[in-house]
Amino acid sequence: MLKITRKAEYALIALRHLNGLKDNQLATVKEISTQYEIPQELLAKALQQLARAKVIHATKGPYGGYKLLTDPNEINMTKFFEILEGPMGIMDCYFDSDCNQLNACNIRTPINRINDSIRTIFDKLTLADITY
Amino acid sequence: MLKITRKAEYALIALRHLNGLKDNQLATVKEISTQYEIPQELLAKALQQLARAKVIHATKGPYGGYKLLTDPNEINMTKFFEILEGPMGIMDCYFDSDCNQLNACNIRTPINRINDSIRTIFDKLTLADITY
DNA sequence: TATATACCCGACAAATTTTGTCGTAAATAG
DNA sequence: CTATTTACGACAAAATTTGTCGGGTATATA
Repeated sequence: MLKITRKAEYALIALRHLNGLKDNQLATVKEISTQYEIPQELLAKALQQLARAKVIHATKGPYGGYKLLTDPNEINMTKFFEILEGPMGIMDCYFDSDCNQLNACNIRTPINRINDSIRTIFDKLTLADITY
Repeated sequence: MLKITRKAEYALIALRHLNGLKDNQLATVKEISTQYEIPQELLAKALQQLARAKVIHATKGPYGGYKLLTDPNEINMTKFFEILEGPMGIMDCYFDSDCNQLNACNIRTPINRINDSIRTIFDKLTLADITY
C-alpha cells in the first residue's frame, strides 16, 4: 500500500530539478532523463500531464523545455499525485460510492477517517517541502 | 497511490467482525465471506496470514473458526498492512537501499520524511480505532 | 522556406501485481 | 469414520504499471 508509481517518482525528481533552475532557465525531458537515468518517454508523459494541469510550463522548439509555473509552495502533494495517479483514496468507495458488492460493509466510516488524515498530510506538503 | 489491496480490505472487514464477537465466540471464513459477500478463498488466505502472525487465533475442525488473539488496541495498522501487503513505504528504496538506477536520485531524503509521517499515522492507529 | 529541436498524444506491448480458484492436506468434534 | 474447518501451494485470469513506438504540432534559426 501507499506505494507511488514510477511515473510519479520520475515526475517528482523532475519537479525538484526544475525547482533548482535559475530564473528563466528551462530543462528538457532529454536532459532530465539522461541525468537521472529515467526512461525518456515515460518521463515525457508525466511532464505532459503536469503541463496540462498548469503545474509546469512547456516551451516548444529549439531551446525549449520546461519550467515551474507556480510557486513551489503552491504545489501540494495531493494535487500532484492526483494529477499523475488519479483520485487518492485507500479504497475506491471514498470516491465512487456505488459499491454494491459490500452493502454490508462495516468499515466505510473508519476507512474514510483514515483517508482524511492521510489527505491532510499531503495537502499540507508542498513541493517546497520536498525541495528541503 | 496509497490504495489498499482487496485482500487487506477483506481482512479489515473480518477483523472488525471478529472484534464484535462475544467472548469465546468464533467466526468461520464461510460465515464472514457470506455475510459480507467476499470471495471465500481470498479471505481465507488473508486470515491465514493473520493467524500465522498471531493477530488472530484459529481453531480447526467442526465448531472451529477464528477469534482475535490480541487486544484490539495492540493491533496497529502498520503491522496489519505489513503482514498482508509487505513493507509499507511509498518507494522501495525506503527498505531496499540498493537502488543503482537512480544513483543521482534527488528525492530520497524528502521521500523518507514523507514515509515517516505516514507510518506515524498508521503506527498510532489501532484496530480499536477502526472499530469506532 | 527548410531543418532541427522539443513538446504532444494515442495506441500498443511487456512486465508486474492483484485477484480469484483449485486441489490436497491436516486437525478435530461427534 | 465422516463432516467440518483451517493450511497452503500452485495456478489462471484480470488489472495495472511500465515502457516503447509512430506519428503529430510548434518554433527558433539559417
